[in-house]
Amino acid sequence: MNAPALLTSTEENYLKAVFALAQPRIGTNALADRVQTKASSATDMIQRLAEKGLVEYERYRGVGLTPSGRVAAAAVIRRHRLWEVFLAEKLGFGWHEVHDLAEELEHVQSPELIRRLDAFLNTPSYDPHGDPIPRADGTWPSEAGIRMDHVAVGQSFRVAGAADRTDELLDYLHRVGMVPGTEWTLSEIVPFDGTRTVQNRSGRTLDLSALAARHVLVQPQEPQTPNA
Amino acid sequence: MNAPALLTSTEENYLKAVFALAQPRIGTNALADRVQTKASSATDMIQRLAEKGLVEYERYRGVGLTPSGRVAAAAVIRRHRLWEVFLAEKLGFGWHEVHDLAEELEHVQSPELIRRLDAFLNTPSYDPHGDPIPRADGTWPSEAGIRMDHVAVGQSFRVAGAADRTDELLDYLHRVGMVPGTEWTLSEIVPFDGTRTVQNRSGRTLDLSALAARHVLVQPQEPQTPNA
DNA sequence: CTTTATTTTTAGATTTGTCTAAATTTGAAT
DNA sequence: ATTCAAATTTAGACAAATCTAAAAATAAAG
Repeated sequence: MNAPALLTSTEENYLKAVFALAQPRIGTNALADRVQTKASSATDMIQRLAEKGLVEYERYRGVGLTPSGRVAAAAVIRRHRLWEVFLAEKLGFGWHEVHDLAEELEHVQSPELIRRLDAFLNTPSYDPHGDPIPRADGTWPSEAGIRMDHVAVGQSFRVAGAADRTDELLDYLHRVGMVPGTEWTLSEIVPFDGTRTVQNRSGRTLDLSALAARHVLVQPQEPQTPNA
Repeated sequence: MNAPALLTSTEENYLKAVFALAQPRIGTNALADRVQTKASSATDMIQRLAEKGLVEYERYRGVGLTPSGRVAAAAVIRRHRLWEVFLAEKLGFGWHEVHDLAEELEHVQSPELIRRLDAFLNTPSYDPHGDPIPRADGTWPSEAGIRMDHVAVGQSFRVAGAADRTDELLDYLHRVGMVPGTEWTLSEIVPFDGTRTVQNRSGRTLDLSALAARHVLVQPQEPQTPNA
């Protein structure tokens, strides 16, 4: 559990890029593209990160993350996505505007800041784009659920959970009966405001605002009878 | 109105230091001390800033801000102090913990971010330390008022204003009659929770929480009869 | 008005991260 | 197997910000 030496912003950006692209390895050119630099610069940085034990690297063969590199990348992504939630939910930025700002804020180094920001935001599991936010211990929320506002009309789904644990949201979902395990079919998306109309098997109909739909995580079901 | 070229974090830190220490000029050693570096480094930086027209500099004679340097410094200080308010009021950091974090956050470059942060915080005029926050146009709130929680027992004062414009605060102050222009004498500070007991000339007594006292700006009056 | 001490500046080197241009390795095609 | 193109790495240089050590200017003391 040796505290990982502090990384520079640039090192963190390269780590994020390797994390995003390596399956399980990524070439120097593709990496350089991602971080907006030249292949020669990427080579230099890869070698630095390899010396620190964060990536495994074989000359001319590409680069991938080591276990400790994966932990470090998750920490950066956690910071990035928590700031995105803050920018969108508290400051009212649109979901398309938050990425670049979070890119800068994510490099502020303070575990306590992130701990408190997380609590202030009610420990969200997903960012405004619906991407999962790594937990403080480095584990990831299951990606099994997709946001309900990504479900297409006609599609059936089972409720998997909520994207955060605001009391207001959980109370509301409980009151209308949209709780984990229940199954629904999306019958309409109101064009004007994105309101979702859903029905359960016994015919009960329910309207859910676009805002609420964004915070409900669901698992899509087979369109027709699964086993017939 | 040429948009001032973007400054590096380091340049901004030097500017802040010159602003804080120059009256009207500051020596190289003192400046180097303030930004935790050596005199030779400070000399280099001073020359860069002089070329950009932000400081006026004469070799061996010290350095001071130009008008445009003062504007740039105010912008940095504005960002710094707004983040301090955020950290203290929204994330619950103690007033002594916020400075170092704000030191990092202040360098995130985005006028829109600061605009929205300012609105989110209800356009505060003073930071958690009671220092004035420069306005978006670069002007400064009057420093005439001090925070009421800095007034000593027995001292009389006239209410000058509120440190921010939250509706809740203004409503409350209006309801209890603690409005700008009224005069009071502080008769007690409850040791347990810092509650202030104040009285006006007609003998009316009022208790004000430490939190509220921190948001009221006052001008101390002469202890006894001003002209007798 | 010298001498000395302090302050400030210059000179040259270092680190991080970048670049261009040249050299090397890989792998694909004939 | 050889050739050729693409990908990758090295070599050398540069800008920002810093340092140490040496030189220069100022200020203070006798």
